[in-house]
Amino acid sequence: MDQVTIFNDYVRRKGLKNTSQRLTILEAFLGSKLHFSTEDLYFRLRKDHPKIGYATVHRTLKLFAECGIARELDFGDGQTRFEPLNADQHHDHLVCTQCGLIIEFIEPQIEKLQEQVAAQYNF
Amino acid sequence: MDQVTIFNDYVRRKGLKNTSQRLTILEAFLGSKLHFSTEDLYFRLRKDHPKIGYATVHRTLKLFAECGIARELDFGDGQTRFEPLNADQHHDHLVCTQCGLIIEFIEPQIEKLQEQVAAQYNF
DNA sequence: AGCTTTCTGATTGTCGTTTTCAATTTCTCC
DNA sequence: GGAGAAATTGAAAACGACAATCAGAAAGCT
Repeated sequence: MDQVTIFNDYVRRKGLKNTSQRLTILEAFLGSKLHFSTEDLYFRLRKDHPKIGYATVHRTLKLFAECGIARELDFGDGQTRFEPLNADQHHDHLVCTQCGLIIEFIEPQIEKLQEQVAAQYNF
Repeated sequence: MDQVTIFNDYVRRKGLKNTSQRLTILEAFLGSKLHFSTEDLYFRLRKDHPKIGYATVHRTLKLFAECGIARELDFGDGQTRFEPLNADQHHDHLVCTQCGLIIEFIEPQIEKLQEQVAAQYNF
């Protein structure tokens, strides 16, 4: 099931409405590089869709996170970032505290250890 | 070398000044439980030292982090927390996303893996 | 189409953090 | 012991990201 379908289902199930803005934002979102902030996406959208407001972008990204097609990321730089969430593998992030560079990596062992520790404390 | 000495050395080296407020805050800081916010410490100090301002507590905690006797923690709840940093073992945190409960744990394997991955990317 | 509900976008509010600035304190050097 | 330069303080204001508000617009059911 692709992300558009997931979103549409969610919208229907919750009694929300399908607006052109949401569609526009969804498209831009799916075509995004990873780790963008609300502001990033807002400014990118402004080029072709100058009428879409910041608040709408913000609310829509929250909506994406709610329905499971986006993940909210907090790298501690005071900005919440988002990334499209595919059903495929989970990955972690490595954030350079000097320059802010962000690297993705996949480390199943860390995954496993996290789960072990969590289980140990009944999380 | 204890934390007081580290702090004094840092102050001297940077040409900063030793004020009574900083000493007071340092004492309260060292006697602290883990994971407190600026606000927490500020209100605790207010009982015995009502003259010390929030800004001073904030600046002093930043100073502690700078000189290495404190660590800044970001659990993603919109508040920066601090903890005294001993020279002893490193530990990680497990934050319950439901209730906010924070658990500390030590997991040398995660440590090791983090370092491996970091090395791989020249961090 | 009509009507109810949700959505939009500009603006305002909120909250933790950071900066400002005049007054005060510290520290060095006579 | 001061005098003077430099750092510090504390109250208040500024800041920035996020969230809420609200009147007008749009969506979608019947």
